[in-house]
Amino acid sequence: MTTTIAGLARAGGVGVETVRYYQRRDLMPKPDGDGGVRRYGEPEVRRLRFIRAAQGAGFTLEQIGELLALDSGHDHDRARALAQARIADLDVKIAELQAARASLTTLAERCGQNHAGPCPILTAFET
Amino acid sequence: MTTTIAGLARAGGVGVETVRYYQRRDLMPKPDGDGGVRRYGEPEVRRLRFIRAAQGAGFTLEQIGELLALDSGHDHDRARALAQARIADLDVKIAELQAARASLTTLAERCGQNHAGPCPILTAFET
DNA sequence: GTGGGGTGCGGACCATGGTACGGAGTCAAG
DNA sequence: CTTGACTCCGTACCATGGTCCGCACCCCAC
Repeated sequence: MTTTIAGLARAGGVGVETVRYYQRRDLMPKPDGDGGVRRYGEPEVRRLRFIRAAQGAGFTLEQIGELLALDSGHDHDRARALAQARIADLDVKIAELQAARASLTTLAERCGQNHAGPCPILTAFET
Repeated sequence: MTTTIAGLARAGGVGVETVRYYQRRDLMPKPDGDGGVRRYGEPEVRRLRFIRAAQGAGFTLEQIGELLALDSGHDHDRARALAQARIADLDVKIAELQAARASLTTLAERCGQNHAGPCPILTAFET
């Protein structure tokens, strides 16, 4: 089953304009420029979904471009290095978010009790 | 101990231009406009640190502005609602990042074994 | 009292990741 | 074989969170 850019976009959960943006960024295959309307199939849908998933993993579009270029390539070392660098970043980010969550919980609790007086928002994040 | 904007910026771990940007956004107090050089003290340092911490918690500058407006105010309900909405967002985000981390771990492992052949990067994020 | 570095201020510019728009071409249904 | 929806393409614009620039002014040390 093939489809036009609108169906591809729908399958990937993005807008047509977003697909076209990825094409400009060379993340998705472009129309052939022969004056026709390009049709897309499963490989393109998987590619688009990969882009979204990788974005969710915190890769920038530029890094995703590198990953895609590596795909089907044999540079395992490079691919593993990219993945592990990203994992390290993610561990830092996850720890940050968990610390932030703890601060916010404190804030919410302080606001819950102490129902008179001001909410000490400014101090809620203090170490 | 008071300081000028440069010392304040240093204390907050940001650039002078960033402080000035926050002033424009009404997140930090502005110079009085009387043609003098403003001095800043502990309260401003705490405020600046709060902004950075709240940003780390994923608040936008606009939301932070609302939090700051709430500070010393008595609208506990609003403050708690903001905090809890953010906590819910954080839980989603943390779960996403952990899923992404798992995908990347899979990717790194697949690249580790299977030392011949291509790295199945495109499929690493498949559910 | 005069440098020269820091400050105040407005405005321009940047990167990222889109989103919108206008015009020409395509294509399928009626 | 026309109509109308969709595609292609370039370009412009948007929001966010800064960053840089230039000019005028201030103010502290010499």
